[in-house]
Amino acid sequence: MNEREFLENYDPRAFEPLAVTVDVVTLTIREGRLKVLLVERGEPPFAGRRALPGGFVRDDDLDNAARRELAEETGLLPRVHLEQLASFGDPGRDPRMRVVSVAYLAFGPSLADPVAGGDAATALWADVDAAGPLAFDHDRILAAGLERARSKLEYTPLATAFVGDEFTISELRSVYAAVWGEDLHAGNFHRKVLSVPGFVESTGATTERSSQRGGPRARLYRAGDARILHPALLRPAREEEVR
Amino acid sequence: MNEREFLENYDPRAFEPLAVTVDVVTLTIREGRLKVLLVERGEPPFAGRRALPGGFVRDDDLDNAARRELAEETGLLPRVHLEQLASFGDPGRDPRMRVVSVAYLAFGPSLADPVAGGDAATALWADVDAAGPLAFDHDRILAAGLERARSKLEYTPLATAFVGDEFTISELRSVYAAVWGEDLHAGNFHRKVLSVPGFVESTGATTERSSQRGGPRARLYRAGDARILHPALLRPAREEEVR
DNA sequence: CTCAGTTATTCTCAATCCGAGTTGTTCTAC
DNA sequence: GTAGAACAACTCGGATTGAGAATAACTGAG
Repeated sequence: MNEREFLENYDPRAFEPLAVTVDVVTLTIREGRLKVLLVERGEPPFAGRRALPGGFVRDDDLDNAARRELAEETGLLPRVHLEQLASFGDPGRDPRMRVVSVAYLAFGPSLADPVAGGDAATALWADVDAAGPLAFDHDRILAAGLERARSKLEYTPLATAFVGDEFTISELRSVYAAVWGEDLHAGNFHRKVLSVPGFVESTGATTERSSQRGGPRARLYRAGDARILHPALLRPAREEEVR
Repeated sequence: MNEREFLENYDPRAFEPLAVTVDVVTLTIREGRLKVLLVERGEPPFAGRRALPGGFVRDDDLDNAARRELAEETGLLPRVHLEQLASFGDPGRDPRMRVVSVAYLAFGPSLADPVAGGDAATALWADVDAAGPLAFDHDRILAAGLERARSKLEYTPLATAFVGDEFTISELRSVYAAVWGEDLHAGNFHRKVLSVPGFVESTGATTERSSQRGGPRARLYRAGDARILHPALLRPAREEEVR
């Protein structure tokens, strides 16, 4: 049997049916806190429960499926950075059938309120600390997304995806503070950001008004062309995470 | 319709058939060079072509499916470190049907020659530089696996998965040299490995005979309890990789 | 207007880390 | 024995880092 004959005789329905979904962990910063985009499911299974936006993969590739779900269920899309996170396929994670979910991670600057659509009854930004318990195994997926985001802040310019086109060093620092959950030394952060090649570049301009409670006008920067930060901006290692 | 009624009426065959496979990038070091485990496919599609070992996911979870494929097609298993790499699901990546592949990454110390089985006509260790062109989109998966491995050497004790239970600092250094493709300064590497908490711990013993061409007996170490290396063991940044 | 409070930015200083090279020692091959 | 090789330890100068402080620009209250 040659390749052509093999393909003509191949029966794609020979195996147990199995579905593939994409689920998206979308992170942004609002009110100085890290938020995740959730939907409240309108239909079974887990009707009424919060969940990550997601849905079944149809004809397009995985990246596009993730993009489509984000748009359909929440009305968001512009200027989000999207990357694959991991896949989850334990039998029994979906009561309907065997479902393998390819999770995606998305980041965006503070955006408009999401608009529900598709399967979602409502869509909302939830504090990452108070998100769960979520439907399916989405708590686990969210945890993986958070860890990935925290880690990628260290060695990539990902933080610039959380702010607008032009931003101050302080805004950038508040991204790190929100995602890592700890304050950073303002002076050292400033020195470090400017010393890493390609992280940010100056626009020459400054903010119009200074921030809420006084202080000089801050200089504005935009994202540079670096894809990785070298040397990295390491978060202080917590002893308990090392072992 | 409540949850129970919904599930009773749910038709798992309503969607286009779609398969999930696992493919495994297995890396080891032989003859001082980084090798990847490949099979020569015995059946269409891509009969006769080299490919990553893999196969369809059946009842078990993804991790176990990867473990099973590695065992079935190559006879390998003991003491391999296994972790999920990424998923690949472009339409058309498999001529038979829509297939989403969950790729895994495995590391092991230099092992016996693999034994073919299952779909594989033969199994072999190939130099990572001379592996392709592979079947399906496996070149791309292999590239992703290599980049992940190179990166994880920096901030995890992954290198210890490539050597035996007891090893010398030199053996560990040759792992880094093989995976990164560049030699490291022996003295600095030695200092660094011993200074990172939890990377290695001394056994007190030394090698019986010294290495091939002379030199004193080297002290033996085993893997420590650290899960991440802090400070990390950074490879020298190449300018072209930064932008 | 003045002052206290806040913020952006720069500077200082000591501790640490890192790359590169050197030294002393132990072993094998010849 | 001697040369060559490899392990282990040390040195030294430069770069990076954490912590704190100094300087300057701005806001809002009185």
